[in-house]
Amino acid sequence: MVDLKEHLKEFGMKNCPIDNGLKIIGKKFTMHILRNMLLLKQKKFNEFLRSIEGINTKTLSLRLKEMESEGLIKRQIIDKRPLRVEYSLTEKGKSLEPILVQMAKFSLKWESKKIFPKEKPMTVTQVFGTERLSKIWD
Amino acid sequence: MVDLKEHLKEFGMKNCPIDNGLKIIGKKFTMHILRNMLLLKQKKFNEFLRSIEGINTKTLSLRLKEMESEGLIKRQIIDKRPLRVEYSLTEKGKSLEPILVQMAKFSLKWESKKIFPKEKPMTVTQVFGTERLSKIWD
DNA sequence: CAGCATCCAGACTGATACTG
DNA sequence: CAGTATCAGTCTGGATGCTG
Repeated sequence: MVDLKEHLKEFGMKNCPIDNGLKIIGKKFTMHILRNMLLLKQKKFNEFLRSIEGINTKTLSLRLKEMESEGLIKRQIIDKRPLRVEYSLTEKGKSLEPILVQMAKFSLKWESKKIFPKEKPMTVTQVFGTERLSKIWD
Repeated sequence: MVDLKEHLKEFGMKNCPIDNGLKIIGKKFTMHILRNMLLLKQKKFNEFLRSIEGINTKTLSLRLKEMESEGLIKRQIIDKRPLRVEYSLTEKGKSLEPILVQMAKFSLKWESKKIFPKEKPMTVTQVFGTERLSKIWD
């Protein structure tokens, strides 16, 4: 039985699983793109562009390439003329959903005032739906 | 039963729980500091400074202040002369542990070659210990 | 629609020095 | 020990315009 402390002592901080995870999803907007794909079922460049506030074409383009080369998403050309492209999640990409869920859970617990500007707070189950959660939280 | 899609349609993307979570923990090194506090039980400025690669005093100082003002950590002066300060997690800060765990889980599943440079992959349970996990993964 | 190119601003880094 | 200060340099992201 080894804990993270021992692991880091043996392999060094460079081989930390959390550090490694952050290298993949820690960049600005990566999680937003993932959220849009996983939870909003978006697939197209301009869908991301419109609904992720603050992002621009340059950064979006860059992130999508990074995510593709990390194996989180696949890029598929649907049509040549006019050009139509769709992005879809790989199994690796889908496996990041629990992180999103935990993040939402955190916000719902501690930041509900910012999330529900007028109405009364809701539970995580209400926001995500029980079916979805039963699959996510195993 | 409302899902995130409906929530965002009603309240707008600015009130997204994931977006909100990312604003709190999405900055560079915030999660590293959290990892060091939660899993390595570190409490002091220079401990963070030495074991988070790439960070410098300026950024560390900034992050600690941000985290304090977000209510994730507490700053306590232990001694005046010489000055000794200890940082500790609040309940809000501790509640971020599941996110770290999910991130580690992801890395262990998909990036084990980077995490275990020589040896054979280990399970999450081996890395974190079963007792710990039984508390984290409810 | 799906981007690329360019130029500019801001965030972070690195080194070093200094304070209570 | 626990930071602050400063200056320089790099890297990331923002704004705008343009292309096939």
